[in-house]
Amino acid sequence: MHAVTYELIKEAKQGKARRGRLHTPHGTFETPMFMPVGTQATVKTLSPEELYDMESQVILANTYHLFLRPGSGLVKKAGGLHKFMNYNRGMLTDSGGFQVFSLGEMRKITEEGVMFRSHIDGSKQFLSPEVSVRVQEELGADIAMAFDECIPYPSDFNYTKKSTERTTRWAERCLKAHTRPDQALFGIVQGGMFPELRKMSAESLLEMDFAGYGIGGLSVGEPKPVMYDMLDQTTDWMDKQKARYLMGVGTPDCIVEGVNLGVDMFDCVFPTRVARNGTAMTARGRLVIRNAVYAEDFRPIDENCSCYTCRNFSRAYIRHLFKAEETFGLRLLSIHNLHFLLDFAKKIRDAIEQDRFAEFRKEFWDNWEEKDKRPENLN
RNA sequence: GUGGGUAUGGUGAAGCGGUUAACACGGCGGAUUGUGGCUCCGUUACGCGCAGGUUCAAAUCCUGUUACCCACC
Repeated sequence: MHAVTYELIKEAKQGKARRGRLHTPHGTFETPMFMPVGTQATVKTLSPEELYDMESQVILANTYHLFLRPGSGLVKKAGGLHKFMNYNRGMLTDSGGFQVFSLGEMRKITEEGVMFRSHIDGSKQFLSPEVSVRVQEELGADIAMAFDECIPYPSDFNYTKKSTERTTRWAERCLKAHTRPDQALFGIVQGGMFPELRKMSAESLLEMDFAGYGIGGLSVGEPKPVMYDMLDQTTDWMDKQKARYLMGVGTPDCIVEGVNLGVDMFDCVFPTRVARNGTAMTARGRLVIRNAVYAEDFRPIDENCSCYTCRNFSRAYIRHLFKAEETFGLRLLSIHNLHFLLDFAKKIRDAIEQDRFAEFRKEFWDNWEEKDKRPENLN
């Protein structure tokens, strides 16, 4: 029995959307879900209480960053990540694989693992399936992710195949190294933009009996239709009784389409990152709060939003905070954006429950301003 | 009052006779998808205090004028 299990509650009549529950050592959570990102053991600018208020469920932390600073040994001494950062709901740690490949200037990939230089002090570091699992066990999140290579886009077939096969071997080693009974381990499907490699990756990982599965290597620069196609090809080969987590994806349009293709979990830095750059998310699209048109706009970001920010502050005020570089602005927009996405996921869950997800999806695209991203199969 | 100096966009300033007046900040847009509050991209002076003059050519040279700064009475 895995420490984290997925309970399938309901499937949509058309499309592959599904309503489920994730049972974890820190509670049961509703899917489809959006998971706020708290890379360095904090969702930037927000307190745990503020996250609870917006009904945040599972949040992410990052192995690469915490491994380099403050070190997993210290977190272990503190009593684990939950205690260390005082967040008592679900938690997931990324394996560090992605960062090694995206942040690492000099890195050397071998069968054994990856040698790389720390972005903090330039020191030489080594991460492998065994090291990543050990670090993640010390961090102690409910869900740990297998150490994988996120293949850049574009990559040719031969490299993708070689890398995907290695990621599969690394997955096996992660499973073998994993010992903590109160923590689940998720495998990660790779395969780049090649359907047959996606299938190969999914099938071989399926045999290993992970608690759930991440879908990696998507949203790395490929066109949206390609991503949706790959996602479609990937979920077809996955176990219906286990959670599917589309890694690093989390704009509203991608979430709707991801859910429609059978995804249960999403995470993304997008809402919190763009918040810090002055962009608010709405059901229509982005609202760049620092634009001059909002200088004297005393309405809230969204009239219909119930978040703390929208209940109390105007666009003009938030714009002023950004212009004056006051940190409260970062917080207000982070609160709004996270609230928006968590609420968005809730609306999706309700729609699936009430058998109207197809309608929800259609309505979403009718309101969405980026019409060019509209999928073709939306009758 | 006398002598000297400086006047270039929102700001700090380059340019010292000859391509479309550098560069930085700011402003205005945009990007941002397993997080560096980072970063990246585009745009932003039909004009060089004002008025004349010299020259094929003037922000650059000359004259006058105005403002400010420094020194001395």
